[in-house]
Amino acid sequence: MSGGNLIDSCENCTRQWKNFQHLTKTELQLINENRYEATFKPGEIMLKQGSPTSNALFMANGMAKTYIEGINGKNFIMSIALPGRLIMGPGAYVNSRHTYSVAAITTVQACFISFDIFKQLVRVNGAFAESLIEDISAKSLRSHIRMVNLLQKRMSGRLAEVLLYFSDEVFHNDEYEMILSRQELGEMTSMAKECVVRILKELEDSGVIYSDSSKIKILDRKKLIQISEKG
Amino acid sequence: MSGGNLIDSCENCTRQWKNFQHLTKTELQLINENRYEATFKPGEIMLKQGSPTSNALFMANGMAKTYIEGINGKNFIMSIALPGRLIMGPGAYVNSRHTYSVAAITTVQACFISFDIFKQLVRVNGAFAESLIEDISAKSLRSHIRMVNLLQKRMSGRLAEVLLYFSDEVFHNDEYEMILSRQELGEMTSMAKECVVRILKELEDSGVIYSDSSKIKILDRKKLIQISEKG
DNA sequence: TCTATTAATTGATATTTATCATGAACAGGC
DNA sequence: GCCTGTTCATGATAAATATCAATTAATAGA
Repeated sequence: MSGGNLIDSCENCTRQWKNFQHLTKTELQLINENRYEATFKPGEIMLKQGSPTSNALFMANGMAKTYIEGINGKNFIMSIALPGRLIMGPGAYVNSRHTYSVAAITTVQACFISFDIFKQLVRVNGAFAESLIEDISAKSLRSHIRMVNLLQKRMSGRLAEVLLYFSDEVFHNDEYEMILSRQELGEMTSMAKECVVRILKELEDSGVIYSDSSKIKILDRKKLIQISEKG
Repeated sequence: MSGGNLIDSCENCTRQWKNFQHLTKTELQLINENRYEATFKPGEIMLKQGSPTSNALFMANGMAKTYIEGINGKNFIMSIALPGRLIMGPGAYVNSRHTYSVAAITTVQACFISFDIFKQLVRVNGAFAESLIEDISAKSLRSHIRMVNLLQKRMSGRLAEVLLYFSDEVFHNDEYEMILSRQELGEMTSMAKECVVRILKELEDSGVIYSDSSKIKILDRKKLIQISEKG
């Protein structure tokens, strides 16, 4: 993490959070004047679960994992944070503590914005407030779907679902770098790392995907969806 | 479900959603003039997953279960809806479809309020919007905690956690009617009904709780908490 | 009150998943 | 390039959980 602003302004930022479009010029300037840019190296923790929610975080570049630190040091990876997205857990409006941790996977460029200022804008700008509610709701809806996936499917279904998530939501491509380790894939699907290895192999043996330790290619999308849905 | 209003007005309602305190008298009147009261018998479905989110629902009396209808007709019970609470899933602000179903457990009295009107008030009243965000955030935080509980604990831990939930959040008492069937307890803890029976018996045999088919009494709270936390 | 239906319970067994142990492949530091 | 620590991979085994089958208990109607 290093200081100094590389991004010119929020107004001209190509990775601007889309909800900022509801702010007036003055309001956006207020944001811009109170932002702090930071660059994180792969592996570095960007937000720590339990720490005070003094700032909201906006992804400008790179990828990060958002994860809950659970019982006995076991993590649960919720999602991959991408450029243009707001990172703000529910704790911000409940107990002023970060609900989850965020760690950089690649090099990440991000902006911190004082939560007091953010909250103030929510209060005075109805359209902005509504768009925030939409953002929060979308995350919540995702997490509901995720919950059912994780609770009601067997391992192959859970893993298939995550492989499709990377293809559809993260890389928009049937072929992609697997940026998570087997261990981490396990933390995302609630299974042991050995089981991740075995099921990837099964999927490869049955011709549904190609997989080596760092790359995934979806060969038979229809079948992968079927495995994901069947459970 | 029957028509006719039994509750005098929102203003005087003892089960008023606490966030209504942020509305002006006029705004609250608008709500009051556009509400539709309904009484549900035990077992009746109050909201159906997938149906349009034309209304927000407020619990006035009784208890209901909120649950997601998952894969192969398997349900996942998320929580018990109580008097004074707003029932509005994330779908309301995402895809205009109810994210989950709600069914009455006891006789339930509830008010439907047009979502258009509700949304309008959120837009014009910043404090009300903020309080809604707080409400949504609290639900979301709960669901994050729940997720970790369900994913990282073994059966006894998950069941212990739910027994404590009923004691702490629903009945505020160490002794209570178990209003859910064994099947439903399973749907809440992600386990088979037979396993629910067995673990309840284990907990009873070790003197942690008293349990018969319709009643639960927590005898050794400390130990129950320990089981819940240990996983 | 009696009967039909549903829920609760129990034991036996099968399935799923995790853990342990071990070796191979790989990456970074010097 | 070589050492060293980490991740990946694989088989064997153990643990956790679900399913199946069969009874018993509870409950709602007729």
